[in-house]
Amino acid sequence: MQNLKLYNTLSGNKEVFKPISPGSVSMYVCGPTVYGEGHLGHARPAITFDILYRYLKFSGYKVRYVRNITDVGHLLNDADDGGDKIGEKAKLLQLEPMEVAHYYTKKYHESMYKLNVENPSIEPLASGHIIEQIEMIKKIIENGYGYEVNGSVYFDVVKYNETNEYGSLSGRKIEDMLANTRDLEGQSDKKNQVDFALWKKASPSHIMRWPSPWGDGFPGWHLECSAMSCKYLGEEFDIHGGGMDLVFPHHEAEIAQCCAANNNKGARYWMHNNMITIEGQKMGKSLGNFITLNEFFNGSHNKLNQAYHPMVIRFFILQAHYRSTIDFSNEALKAAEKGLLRLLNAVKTLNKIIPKENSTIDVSLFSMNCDEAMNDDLNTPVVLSHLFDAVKVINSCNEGKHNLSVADVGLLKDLFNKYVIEIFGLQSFLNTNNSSDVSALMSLILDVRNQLKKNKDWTTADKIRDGLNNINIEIKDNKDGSSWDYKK
RNA sequence: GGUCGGAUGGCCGAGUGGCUAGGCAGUGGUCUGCAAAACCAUCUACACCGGUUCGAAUCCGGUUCCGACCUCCA
Repeated sequence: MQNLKLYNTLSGNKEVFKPISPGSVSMYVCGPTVYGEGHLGHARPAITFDILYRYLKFSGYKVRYVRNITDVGHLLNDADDGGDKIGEKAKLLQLEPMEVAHYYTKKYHESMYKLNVENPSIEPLASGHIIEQIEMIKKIIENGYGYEVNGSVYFDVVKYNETNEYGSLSGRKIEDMLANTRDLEGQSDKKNQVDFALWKKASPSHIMRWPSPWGDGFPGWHLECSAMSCKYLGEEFDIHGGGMDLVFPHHEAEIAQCCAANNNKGARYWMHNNMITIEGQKMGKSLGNFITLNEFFNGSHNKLNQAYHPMVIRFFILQAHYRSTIDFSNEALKAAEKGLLRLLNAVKTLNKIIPKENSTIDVSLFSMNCDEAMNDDLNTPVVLSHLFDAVKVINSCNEGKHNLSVADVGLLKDLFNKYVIEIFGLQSFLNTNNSSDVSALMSLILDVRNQLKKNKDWTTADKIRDGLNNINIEIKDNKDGSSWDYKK
């Protein structure tokens, strides 16, 4: 575990991971803004950092994992029109903003549960930390990096940059950003185009609002993460994660806020997962080309040929390295489904293998290879490739082409338990024939059918097989008899 | 326009200066009354042009194309 290397956006390199306090890890990941259905893009960071969370825990670390819910409406755009996402949606549906936020939070949780994403240790709501955010703004103002204009408070990026490096995370230079002026939309109160809001005055029509020393308003777009990470993980913590699209300005602003308030950068390791693309373009809420998770689960989107089990989505995401884009297609998803079935079937097969005196094949390297890949910046696709190599071994043993000793069967069981179940969280979704009534019934049916087969009554035997097939039960005729299982 | 990243076989996706991940599909087998499933084996590759090197898909330079961020976004 000392060998775990993680890519740090801050340095642009893979770095050996060393937690601030040995044995425990503090980790913050940007969660969703709950104003719409969760989509595939939400699944990616959730699963990526779920893998990291599980891996760290499996490696013996005590992990405090904080993943926020953004239930405070951020502004739709930079113009001072007071519109926010949750508020707009609430108006549209004639609901309280909190009804909207709560509804989508619930939906998000349901999807995460289906994807077997573990709950974080703390899942703070932005709306529940308005006080902390106000306190942080006060500190920033006290330290001279915030200024108030007309009931709004802005972060003075230019001043901050005099003593700090604004842009160190995203590799931007403030001069370029200042030179790159965009059209001023309406009258802005900001001193400089690069400044960002810490507190926004609420226009009369703005429904999500809280009192503050600067009047009624709502916190700025980047503040909640700084305030909540600081509250639960301290001024300095180990890992901060999120999607790559958040690097700028969101995370850049977070760093600036933390430095301005606490003189501390916050996280040591910044990790960013890449985007999911659809037909080569980013899948995103704002682009309107997203497929919701529920649409995947029930196959209802017109781009989908079929429904995909949540575990297939999970596996699909793990098949690519988290820093690569991953392109959605039915073909790729279908391939993932098949691959996952192969992997999970091998887990089943492994339990049926009868150990022999000696092994005729070397299985000692699998575990080390998987660990190595995992330690190399969570290279899950390579881990999977090693697991599939092991699948080959398992299957050939099952076919009697190789033998495995008791100890080696144990090694493989440990390996699959560790990676497939514990760390990758790939639950078997193969239906198990565990109902004793059904089992008894089925063994009777198979018995009768075998008799028919002996009598060469193929018509009736096939009728039984086809009939069962229609109710999702599959008969498999092997040389040593027949077995059955629910279809996938 | 600025900043950054990418271009791998039919598809998806790893990777590395020499020993050609893996999955899916295809092909050939095994099994079977037939079928399905399953299993085994196996073919296609590194955008283009130069350079460095004994050797480059991997390093360097250039070209083309694509994407991301620069406005909320996972």
